[in-house]
Amino acid sequence: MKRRNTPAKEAVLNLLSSSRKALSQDAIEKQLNIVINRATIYRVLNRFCEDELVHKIVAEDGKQYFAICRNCKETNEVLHHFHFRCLSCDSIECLQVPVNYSVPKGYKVQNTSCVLTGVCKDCS
Amino acid sequence: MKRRNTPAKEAVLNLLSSSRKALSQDAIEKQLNIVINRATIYRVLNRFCEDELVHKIVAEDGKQYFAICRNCKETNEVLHHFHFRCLSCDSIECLQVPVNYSVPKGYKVQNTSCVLTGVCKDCS
DNA sequence: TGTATTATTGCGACACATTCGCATTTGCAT
DNA sequence: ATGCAAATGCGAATGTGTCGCAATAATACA
Repeated sequence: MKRRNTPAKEAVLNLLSSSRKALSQDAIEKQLNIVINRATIYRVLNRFCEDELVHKIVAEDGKQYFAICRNCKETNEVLHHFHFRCLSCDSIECLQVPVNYSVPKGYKVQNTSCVLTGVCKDCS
Repeated sequence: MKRRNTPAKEAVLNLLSSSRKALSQDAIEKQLNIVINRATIYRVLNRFCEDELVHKIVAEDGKQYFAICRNCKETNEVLHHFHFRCLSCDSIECLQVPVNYSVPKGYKVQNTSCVLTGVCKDCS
């Protein structure tokens, strides 16, 4: 299953790279200047997630948001960082704030999903 | 809008009270020994959330899970606690582990949604 | 106890995000 | 230039959660 370069992949990756925020499929489709099918966008995004170019955040609204991985690979701490969801501008961004926790004996943590909700810097 | 006592409310609340884990509407419907309509279960749960008897957790699968509030009212810290989602037994439980974070200047946090994913005590 | 009020329920339909199957297109190695 | 497999578009399907509306039932009060 070798990956191929396509206009769709390039467009989505460029958009995510230039965005400071995590975007939903919906938002991506609207912001793209070329037309890409909805299902294709999801497939492209999911492939990016597999390749660890992008990570997925599921917010309290149950929707998936996608953000480019910036420091994810280098520092494992930043892979587990807080996300911030702004109720005012309805966006999600990655905070450079690591998630610290200690779990009771017997629990094995493989992943974290931490979203803080409130009003972001731009909106307050 | 005064609340009334009904068999549906009682059954759902009893089930959640006796469960150590957070349950989805689906799971609740299956575990109940009386038949309650899907929409009614959601309405009952949402009313419990309004009344702060129950809190809602949205997991990485985008689904809503509901757990009885045990210490939520007493200690505000425990209102913002970690949740643990077990991939093996597909359950969610509340950990007595507070969420600690510091956000950059300008951000106002109103709520937290933190789910750790992995393998729980019972399954490891 | 009987009655009126209105919260609650069941049902069907709807809204929405995400995925899937399948035929078609297209990138890439040869 | 050609063939293979990855990627796409389309439509349909899935699954979760909500809504409108008519019917039911819990509570207050005469």
